[in-house]
Amino acid sequence: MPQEEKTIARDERYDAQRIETKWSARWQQDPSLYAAEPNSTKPKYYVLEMLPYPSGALHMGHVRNYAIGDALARYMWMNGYNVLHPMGWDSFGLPAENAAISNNTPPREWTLRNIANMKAQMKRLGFAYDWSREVTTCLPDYYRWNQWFFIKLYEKGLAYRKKSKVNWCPKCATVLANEQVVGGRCWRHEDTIVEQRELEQWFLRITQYADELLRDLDKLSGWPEKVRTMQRNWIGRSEGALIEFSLDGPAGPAGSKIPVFTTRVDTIYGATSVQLAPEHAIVADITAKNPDLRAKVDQLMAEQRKAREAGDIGAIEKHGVNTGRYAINPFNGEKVPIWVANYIVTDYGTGAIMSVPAHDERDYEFAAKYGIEIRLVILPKPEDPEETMVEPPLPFTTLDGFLVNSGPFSGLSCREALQAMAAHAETNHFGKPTVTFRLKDWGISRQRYWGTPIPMLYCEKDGIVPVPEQDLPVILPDNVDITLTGGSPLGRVPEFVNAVCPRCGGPARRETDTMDTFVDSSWYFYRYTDARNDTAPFDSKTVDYWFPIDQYIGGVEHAILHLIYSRFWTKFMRDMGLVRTGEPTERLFTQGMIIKDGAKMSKSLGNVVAPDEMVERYGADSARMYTLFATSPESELDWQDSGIEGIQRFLGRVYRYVSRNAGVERTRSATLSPEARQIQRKLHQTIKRVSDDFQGRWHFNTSIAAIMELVNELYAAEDKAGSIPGALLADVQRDLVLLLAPFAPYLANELWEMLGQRGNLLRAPWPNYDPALAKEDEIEIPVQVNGKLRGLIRVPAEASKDTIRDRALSDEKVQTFIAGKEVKNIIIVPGRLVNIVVK
RNA sequence: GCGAGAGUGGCGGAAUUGGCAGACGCACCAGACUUAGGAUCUGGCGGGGAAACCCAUGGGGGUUCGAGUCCCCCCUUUCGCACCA
Repeated sequence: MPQEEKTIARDERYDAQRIETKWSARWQQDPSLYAAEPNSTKPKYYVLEMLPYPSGALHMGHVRNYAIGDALARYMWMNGYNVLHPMGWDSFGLPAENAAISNNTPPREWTLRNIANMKAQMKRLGFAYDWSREVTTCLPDYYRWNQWFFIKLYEKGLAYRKKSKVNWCPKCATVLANEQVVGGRCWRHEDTIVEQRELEQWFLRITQYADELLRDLDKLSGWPEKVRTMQRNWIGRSEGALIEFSLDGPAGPAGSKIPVFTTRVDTIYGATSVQLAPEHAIVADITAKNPDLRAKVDQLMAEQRKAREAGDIGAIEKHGVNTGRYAINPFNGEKVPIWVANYIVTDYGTGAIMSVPAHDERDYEFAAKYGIEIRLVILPKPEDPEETMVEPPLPFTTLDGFLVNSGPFSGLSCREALQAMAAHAETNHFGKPTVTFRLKDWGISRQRYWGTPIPMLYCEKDGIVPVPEQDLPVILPDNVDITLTGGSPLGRVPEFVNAVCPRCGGPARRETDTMDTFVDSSWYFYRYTDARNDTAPFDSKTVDYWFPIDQYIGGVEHAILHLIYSRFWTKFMRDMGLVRTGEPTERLFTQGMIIKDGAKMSKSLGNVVAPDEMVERYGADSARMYTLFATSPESELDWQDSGIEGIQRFLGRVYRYVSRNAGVERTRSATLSPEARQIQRKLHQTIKRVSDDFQGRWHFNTSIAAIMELVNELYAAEDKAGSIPGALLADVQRDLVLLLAPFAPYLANELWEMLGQRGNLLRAPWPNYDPALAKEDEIEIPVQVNGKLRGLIRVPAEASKDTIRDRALSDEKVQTFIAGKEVKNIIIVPGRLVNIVVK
């Protein structure tokens, strides 16, 4: 009956589109399917993926990120947890304004349209999000709490306004935070050199938490070491002393004090010059009446700028100019020359150093070049009048040494001297012990339109006045003329700018800068716990239940930016009494990038893989599963279209196997045939491997490989039909579907239904494995002679060492290799191998 | 320059504690089924060799009965930091 055969064949075809559109429609109808339970007695689990910027469409990196989180969320649901798995939109930011300029679409419209599109994509991909908690940062019900927090920060003295040199990206036409400058360039525009501008800006005092941000990194054992190291370096704490040298001769407006920061105050008797950054205020004074010197300093700055543009800041040769002026070392009253040097950075320490050529590599290099005196003040051993001093090779930079030629401090060890000399400076009022950080306060003012308005007013009479809480939110107006020149667009909206001072009732001017979008993402994951609250950013009790985040997943590119800001925000909220924990995230996972043809996917290279296209061609299950199968989640993924085809083939095999055997009766049989026993064993081994991967290292590529092995064995056993009792077959099919559920939810649900199972697959219990059933009855053990494989023996799994030895020695093949030789030793690793050592 | 990671077939990658290197998948080859196949199923697939075997985890050395895995040196590469005083 060929006709009938053909019909069966068609039914057995795996039609991803049919299955996925069917289930997608069903899931839309039940929004509670993935909702976290409000009053649950189950243990909680908060799994979070970094929220996307709504750029227009998802890219494969998103799919990978969310596929990891979704698999975990589904696994935790199946293990009986109350899972919170939310999603939202980091929807303020520049691209919306650029789109407004280039296609005349209002930022709001452009952004909301993108969100609708990307949300539909996420739903089509089958990600299990609790959409009732969706957070959209560009809407007033969210950003009003940014404003509320800002005022709290202001009240606590943690938000302040100051005029300073700031980073300016000409392409963004706005200021950038230090964290947004990467190698002297804009984080969004790799080809754009960041300029320095003098502007008055709002800053958040993140440095107040510098010590704690650093210290608590040690507690974050669930974070990748790499990220912790990056944050440590970024915070850059160093202990040392601040010492005031004084300017010899006439002083200008900058005064006569030159404070220097040093970590090696013990070497100060070896200071033979003071080096200033070209931008140092004293330099301006000294060069004011000296055009020649001014020109040379300007040239230094020009060189620095050029080097920065070339991208090799650290590699440029050291240059300097002798100013002809002198500074006085407060320890010994000595006059040392003042130089201006290109290797002194303005914004670290005080922008000035004492130069000790004998004991610092950079100072040595500089002094050698310009013939500045090199004076030895540290020796490897204490000075001994009986012995002639042996000079160490210079520069001698170790801290394991002893002072010489250092006045009353000679003879002390370096470590003793550090303490003593800093204390000495303090008692004599020319210095003190100091801790310096590389971390600077977070400049959050942006001269852009599409962001949270900073809720501040400027009154001629009362000065800076925060907007009263009951007047929040300060609504971002629509219909604003957006241009990249002429400063903050909001400044051109009189209805927005002109306000009334809440203190005196007189006229006031509204702040027209908006907040950095990293403010939005600094606390959004708290909002998810209580997303519709309109009287507070969130309810603290609810946060207490859900926090900390059990697992946070995202790209490593946020290792500094978002992940340090949000830690700061959490600490601030804790000090406000809003939250209990000082760290938001227990465990952090940073997934690898996706590349294709050896390069990062980019439009200019034309190697972009669009998720929509993959879903259309292969189905969402295949697209998602491929991102998990190609490599381990933390590794870089090399995209290959043929790889996703392989996954589609595999899902087709699963589909055919289950649909072909869906109706089998649950016949029991007292004893299993060896073939059936083997299938049962493989099943339990597979459950173990997949479960272990979820609980341990998250190598889903090996989990999926294990499931593939199981399916391969099922196919191989099909030829021997009838040997597997129906009850076992039914168990195997059910567990196979359960194992697949976190990775290919559409197919899993379809098969779940096909098997006649009722209820939500997400709440079906994850299968258990029985170690006894996973065990082999009889195992094959390799027999080595002198470390080389010479034979294989079959022994019972529980065989004793004696049995194994006897078997190995009597093996025919092995005997040919040991014949006539003296057996020196036999190493037996039960269950693993035998190694016979012969002479 | 400093710090961290990586280097395994034609390709993506397995090998959790040192114990049969190359699981799983792709590509390729052969066969089966078919009017047909870009569907499906079965088999093969690191290199050399007829075979027994030999060689092989970037290169060189070492420890060990036994090393992809541990130690030392070198090479390549990715990422981070880049004069931080």
